[in-house]
Parts: sequence; C-alpha cells; structure tokens
Amino acid sequence: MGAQTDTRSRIQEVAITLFTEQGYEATSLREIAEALGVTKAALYYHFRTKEDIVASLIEDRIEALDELIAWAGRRPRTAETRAELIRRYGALMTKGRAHEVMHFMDRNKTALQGHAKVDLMRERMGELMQALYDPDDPLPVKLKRSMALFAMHAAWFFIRDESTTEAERAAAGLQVALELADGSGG
Amino acid sequence: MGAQTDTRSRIQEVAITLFTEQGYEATSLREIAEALGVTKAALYYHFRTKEDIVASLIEDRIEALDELIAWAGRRPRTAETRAELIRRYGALMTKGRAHEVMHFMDRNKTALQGHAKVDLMRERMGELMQALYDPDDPLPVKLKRSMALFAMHAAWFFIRDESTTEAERAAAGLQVALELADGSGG
DNA sequence: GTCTATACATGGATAGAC
DNA sequence: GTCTATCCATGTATAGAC
Repeated sequence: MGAQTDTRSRIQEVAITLFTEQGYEATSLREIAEALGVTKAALYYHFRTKEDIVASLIEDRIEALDELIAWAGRRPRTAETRAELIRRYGALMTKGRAHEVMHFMDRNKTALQGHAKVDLMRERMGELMQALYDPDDPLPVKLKRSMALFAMHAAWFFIRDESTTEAERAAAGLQVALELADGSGG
Repeated sequence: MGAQTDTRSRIQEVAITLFTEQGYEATSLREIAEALGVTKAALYYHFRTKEDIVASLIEDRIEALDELIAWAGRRPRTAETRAELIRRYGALMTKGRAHEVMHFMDRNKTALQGHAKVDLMRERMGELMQALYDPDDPLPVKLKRSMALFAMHAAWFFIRDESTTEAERAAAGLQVALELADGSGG
C-alpha cells in the first residue's frame, strides 16, 4: 500500500486515457511514463508487461460478468428475465471505470485481440448477448437483442455533448436497451 | 489496366482482409506481400504508402456520402426523410466492399485515427447521423436514431452465423434501422 | 513490374546501479 | 522504487539492379 499502490493506480488511469484517445499500439510505455514523470523502467516494476496493465483494468469485470451469466442460466428465457438482465448489466456499468474500459476496448478491437484477458472478456460479452435470444429467433429479433447491450454504452460512444450527465446517459441507454430487448417480432 | 490493375486490386483485397482480421498495425506490408507471392518493394510500386492502400479502399465511399448528406440537407427533417435516408444508405452499402470497409474501420478505430481520408469518412458518418435528429430532441431519441445507421452494419458485426445470407442481413438491418429512426419518443 | 539490400526509427523488455 | 543504458525485434520506406 501507500506510494506503490498510488503509483500503480495512477499508471492505470493515465494508460486507459491514452490507450483510448490515441490507441493502444500508438501509446508507448515511454509516453505513459513521461506523463507520470517517471521512466519506462519504473513502469516495469509495477507491471510485468504492457498487457498486464490492460489485464489489471478488466479482470474484475470478468468476474462480475461470470456471475451475471450464471444467474441468467438459472432463469427461463422470458421477457422479464431479459429486462432484469439488462438492468443488472446497467448496474454493473455504474461501478468503477466500466464505461471507460468498454470504450477503450471498443476503440482498440484488433490491437487487443489475442490478449488472454481481453479475449475472455469478449467471450463473456458474447455469452451475455446470446442469453437474450434463442437460436431459432428470426434475424431481426436477434439483431435487436444483440444491440440491446450495445445501447447501454452507445450513449458514451455516440453522444459527444459534454453537458450531458452520466446519469442521463445511463437512463437513456437503459430505456433504449429495454425497448430493443422487449419485442418478439417486427 | 491488365496485370497492373489486377495486382492493385488483389493487394486491396488481401489488405482489407488482413487489416480486419489481424488488425491494421499488426499487419505488416511484408505479410501482405507474402500472401500475394510478391515482395514488399512490389507493393510500393502500386501504393506509395500503407495509408494509401486504406485511402484507396474508402475514397469512393466518401463521395457517395457527400451526395447523400447534400440530399438530406435539401429536405425537411421529417420521419419520411429519415426513412428514405436510411433506405438510400442501405442501397449504398450493397455496392462494392462497403460492409467490409465499415467492418475494417470499426475494428481499427484508433489505429486509423489521424489518416486524412479516414477522418473525413468518420466526419461524414457523423454528419449523416446528425441529419436524423434535432439538437433539442430528448436523449433517448438521439440515441435511438444514432444507432439506426449502426444497425445496418450490426448484422455483419454481431451475427457470426455463416449460413445467414447477405440479403437476409441487409433486410434485417434495414428493418431494425427503420424502427429505430421512426419513433419520436419512448 | 519485381527483385535484393539496406537505411532508419521505434518500441517492448531486461540488466544492474543507486 | 526508480534510474541509466542497452539489447533485440520489427516495421516503414528507399535505392538501385534486373
């Protein structure tokens, strides 16, 4: 704890910001180090690799998703389950740096491909998406429900307006997600 | 024409495939060259830089978007205009490698940031999105309409099922997009 | 139109001093 | 816990022969 923990979380904060704004590959460890006023080698004391910085940002999220998927598996695939799943997913996203992490991952899809923890996270997101529909649902239904989870992040991805609050974004995302997951036809 | 043109378009085809699957930065020119059975230097005969390959893939798209935006600007912002805009956008996407290009761009957001033509393309997509709503629309409406254009690509991004045809994807995307752009409230 | 060879820059990662 | 110095791999791009 103390100075070490503080430096560690400062590294995470600077890293996710630069990774999202400039890109994961475009951001060198030297750049992160300089932004913090330390050197490259100092980073290597706190994280063994560049990948480890990413892993540290998402590993707690994966656990939360696991629980949510397990919960969904124990319930019937009804409209109520879908709505509740979406609400719970939304609640998860209010904690920590959840939206920043999703934004970072969205903007660096290929660059993060192959990273163990990221691949796991993507897999979990896919499972969660598939918990929202049946394999024999018509394509438009599959599409709408697939987009439901995405809708909960879209207010951060699409709406650039600085004056919009986090709460407003969350509420709008939730509303649109629930609409998308509700219907059974066109 | 002839051999030169053929090689040029073969480069484009291999490039967009590798860029999408492995990532733009992760794909070296040597790799593209080897996949074609030529050398790195041969690529430089057809394209001055790596960026130029990307530019060649999207520059015709930008023109098409310009026309669509101009058309929307001449019409009142009604539900009918929105629906027609979406249909026209969908028609554009049936031509050439449109969906591949969008998929490529989606998966390489940060890596492509700063490329002149890509930035222009993104700008145009933003303008098109904003043609679907008014600045004073409530947030959920903005969000839904922003997602409409995205829906037309989502059938390619989200639905992995190989047995789904292009026509089915297009039809589903169009249907969902029209629904998202239609409503005025929650 | 395609080749070989190479210049040049950058980035991740490590060794070892303090 | 942070530093300097350095290794090593890779990638873009160019020069010039065939």
